[in-house]
Amino acid sequence: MTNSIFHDPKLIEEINKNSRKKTFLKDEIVVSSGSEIIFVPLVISGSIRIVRQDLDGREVFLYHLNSGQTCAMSLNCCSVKGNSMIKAISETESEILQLPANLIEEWFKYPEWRAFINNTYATRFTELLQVIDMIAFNNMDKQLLNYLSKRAEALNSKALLITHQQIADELHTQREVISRLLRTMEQKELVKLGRNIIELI
Amino acid sequence: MTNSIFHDPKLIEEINKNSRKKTFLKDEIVVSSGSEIIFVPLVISGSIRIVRQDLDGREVFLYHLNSGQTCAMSLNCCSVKGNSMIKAISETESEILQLPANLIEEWFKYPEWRAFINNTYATRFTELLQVIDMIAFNNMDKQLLNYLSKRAEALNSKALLITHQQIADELHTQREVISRLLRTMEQKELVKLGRNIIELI
DNA sequence: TGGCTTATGTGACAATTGTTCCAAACCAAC
DNA sequence: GTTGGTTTGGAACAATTGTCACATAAGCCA
Repeated sequence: MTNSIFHDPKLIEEINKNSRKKTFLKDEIVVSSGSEIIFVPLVISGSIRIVRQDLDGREVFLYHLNSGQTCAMSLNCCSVKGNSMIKAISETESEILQLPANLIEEWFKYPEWRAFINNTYATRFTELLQVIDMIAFNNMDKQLLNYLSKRAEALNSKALLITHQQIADELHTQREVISRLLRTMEQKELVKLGRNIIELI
Repeated sequence: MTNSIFHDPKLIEEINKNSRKKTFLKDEIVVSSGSEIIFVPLVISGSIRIVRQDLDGREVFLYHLNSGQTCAMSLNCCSVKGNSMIKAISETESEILQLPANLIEEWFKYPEWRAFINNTYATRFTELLQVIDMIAFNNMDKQLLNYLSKRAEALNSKALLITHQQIADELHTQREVISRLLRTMEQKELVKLGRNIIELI
């Protein structure tokens, strides 16, 4: 499994020896905001949704972590010895390799690991900038469409089982606003609505 | 100069040998958005303002780079071999060490350099999250106050020589909005206004 | 001084989003 | 079927921000 991500046999052995695999169900919380980081999650299969959550519980959707990717926030927390600044939810049933936080730095002796971490930071940095673009430059309708598309992509399905309230929470707005916009989108035939379901067209 | 940031004599020597120091005047552009990254800036003295700028020229203020710090975006661009996604402006007169982009990876053999880069990513990641919090959770009045405070801090002066239009650009809003909010802030005795000047109280 | 440019003030109105409240529809358990 | 909880629809209004048009003021320079 890890040998599809890494190739150095020593690194692979170290990872396999020191980490354990865990399966998360759909919608299960992988990391909750504010919790202490004791492991860094490496996604083997499935998809993890990453959401910023502040101390008051206000949320903003950030991005998804897919197979072969790891969480830059967790790495971040490891070096600052801090707590998680984000919430991670299993979007689909997912297999995750839990890497012990204290070994992350040690493994820097492997060039492949360094490159991987570096690449993780670079990718997520770009994603965060795109989030900033999205919320700074676009109205809620575009943000909503982006959110639905990203989640549909992660699920690999155009049908989202979700309530308007859940969307409103993760986009940090009101349920009525989401309902209004979805109605308009339905009139434009961008989506088909049902109770607990939104189908992208 | 670099030996206040780094301690490994070999690393210091390599940096000094391969980089060159350049002085930027106040308000001079250090890196313009979209330009090819050929060096990574390391701030020796002064302060650099980092602003996101998209293809349409729309801007969002991100944060400042102070003495001893480097630009995570540039590092990012080096590994992705891409162009700059941000604009960097000298907030005060600043001395900058220009590190050749191609050596960044090579220097990873020095643990101190790895730690520095890692720490850079961690710090900027946190800053970007704070930017997201700021624009997602706060109205323009709080954003404006935050912007003025940050710039005053970087300048080490409570008097900002700046027009309403410039603020509006970097906060991605309209001049009239900034004028309105500043007037209200003046009534609340948070600022004192003049032509081309805003004094924080 | 007078004329020009730039910066700011002001009002009116539109668009978007936030907020409140209640009705209607749907679903599940009894 | 009835009851009760959850989800969604819809109206009305407030608050914030966007947009336009134009007035006023301040500084620069011939």
